[in-house]
Amino acid sequence: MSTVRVRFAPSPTGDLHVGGARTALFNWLFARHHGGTFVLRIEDTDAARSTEAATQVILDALEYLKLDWDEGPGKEGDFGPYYQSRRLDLYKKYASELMGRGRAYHCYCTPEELDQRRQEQIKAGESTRYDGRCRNLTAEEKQAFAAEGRVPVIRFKSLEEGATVVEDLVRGTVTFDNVTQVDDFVIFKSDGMPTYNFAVVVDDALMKISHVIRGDDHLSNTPKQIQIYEALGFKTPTFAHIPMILGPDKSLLSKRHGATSVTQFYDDGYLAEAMVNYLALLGWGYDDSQTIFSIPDLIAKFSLERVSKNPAVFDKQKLEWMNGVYIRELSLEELYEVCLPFCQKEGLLPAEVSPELKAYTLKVLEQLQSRLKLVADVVALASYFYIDDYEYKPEIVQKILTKPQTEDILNFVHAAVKDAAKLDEEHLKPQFQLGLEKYGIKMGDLIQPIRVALTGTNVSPGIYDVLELLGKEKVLARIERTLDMLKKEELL
RNA sequence: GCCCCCAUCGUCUAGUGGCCUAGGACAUCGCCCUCUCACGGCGAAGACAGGGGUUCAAAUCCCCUUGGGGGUACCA
Repeated sequence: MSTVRVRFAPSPTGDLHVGGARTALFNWLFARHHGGTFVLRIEDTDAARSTEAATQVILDALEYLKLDWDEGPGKEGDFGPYYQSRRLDLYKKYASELMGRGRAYHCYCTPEELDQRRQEQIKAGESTRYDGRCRNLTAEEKQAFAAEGRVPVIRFKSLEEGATVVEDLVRGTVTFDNVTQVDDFVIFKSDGMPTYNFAVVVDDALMKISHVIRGDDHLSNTPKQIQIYEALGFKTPTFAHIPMILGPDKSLLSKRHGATSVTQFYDDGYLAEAMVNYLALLGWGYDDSQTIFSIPDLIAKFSLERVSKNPAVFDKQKLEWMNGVYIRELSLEELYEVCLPFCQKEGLLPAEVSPELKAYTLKVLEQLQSRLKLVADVVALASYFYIDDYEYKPEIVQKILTKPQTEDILNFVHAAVKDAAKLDEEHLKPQFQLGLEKYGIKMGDLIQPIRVALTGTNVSPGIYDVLELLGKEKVLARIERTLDMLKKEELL
């Protein structure tokens, strides 16, 4: 019987970032490994930046990655609501409890005043912290401030001595000096909303979260939160701060490094299994020889003990390679299913695919499978199998179809194909070999022109496979079309 | 400025005092396969940031320096 309860708590201010996805994944893996509960909580207390659309984007992204939550939006449990914006009463209740216990107070300092004092502290070489001047305001002083039109915030009265220790599952013991590192931070903003550091504690405590697994960037905030837990008499959860994900230049991964949103990866045709496998390896490793992990395997082997301490650079090339690995593992039927939307979107396949067309597509995909890195690549690689007025790549035509014997070779192949009983290697190769002797060329000199004639480019599956798939009628027509084009362009 | 975290090939990492002349994967390069491109196979190159300790023995423990990252908000 497990009491593991973890949560992923994104704030809906934009797309789900791969860093967030990795955090969600580690939480999910930890929960699944221990047979615990994975909670999804939406941290939308920043009314100015949070949107409902962004929430949906995050939900969709998690669904794509198949990270299902046990409690959260659409899955009400015993600890809801799961949107912070709907938990205001709770935050107010605990804030006033803190006030009652003398552990919180109203502060009337303005942002400008605060900022000025901060600058002075920096100049003096001190650590920046609230100086506590509103700690013991009299009723008269408060009234005077209110009369000036100042709207107070609520600050937490932090400990004035000692140290706060974070016992972290991946970092070990981290000690923070209370005097210089934990100041009287704001727990309720003047707009009546709680701050992150306060809401997160109330929520995690009330939702009975046992392990807080989150990004390294939260480590510095942890002592503040621990003091809240203790002031409120809550049991502190176990913490695990996982390393950040960086861009190639070692700075925090962000949009300027290219695609970073999960939605973008989905649109580019990354398989969920590949994304999950790759993300799992960013900051976690099992042993020296394994890089490909199925999801059940990941669940079985994942542990926080093996989470790395150092930040990881996001290597898109490795992700692409891995995606290729997963594409190659797909059955043809599965490959067809994932490729279908991309082909339909680009007009290669109609909304309703006939059984004949599907059978043809299955054969095309069989040839393309080892050549795909992204599912989206299928459109570019398969187009000439579906489009008869494919374009010729000028530089390729120039390079391959302008040799003196081109016309003869194409005519020769045209004749050979026309007479062939079947367009496969067995029937065609002997014929082609005759051409080799006749023109004094090598197989490549014969095949490359055919390839360009049939596909418009110099890269394709094996030529006999292309010939067979296209069929006699199209092959003949395409050779004729190419000859016409060459004459028209005066390249012969 | 102050505080915290981190430090093995270009990248992700294995390594928890002797098994390390440091292993794997991606990327790179070469060869093989071959009609092109992939796939696949074989091989090469490539790292313990620097300096002090501790120890018979250090990539592994301690300290300093350097470098990188994060926090320091009425953002989360």
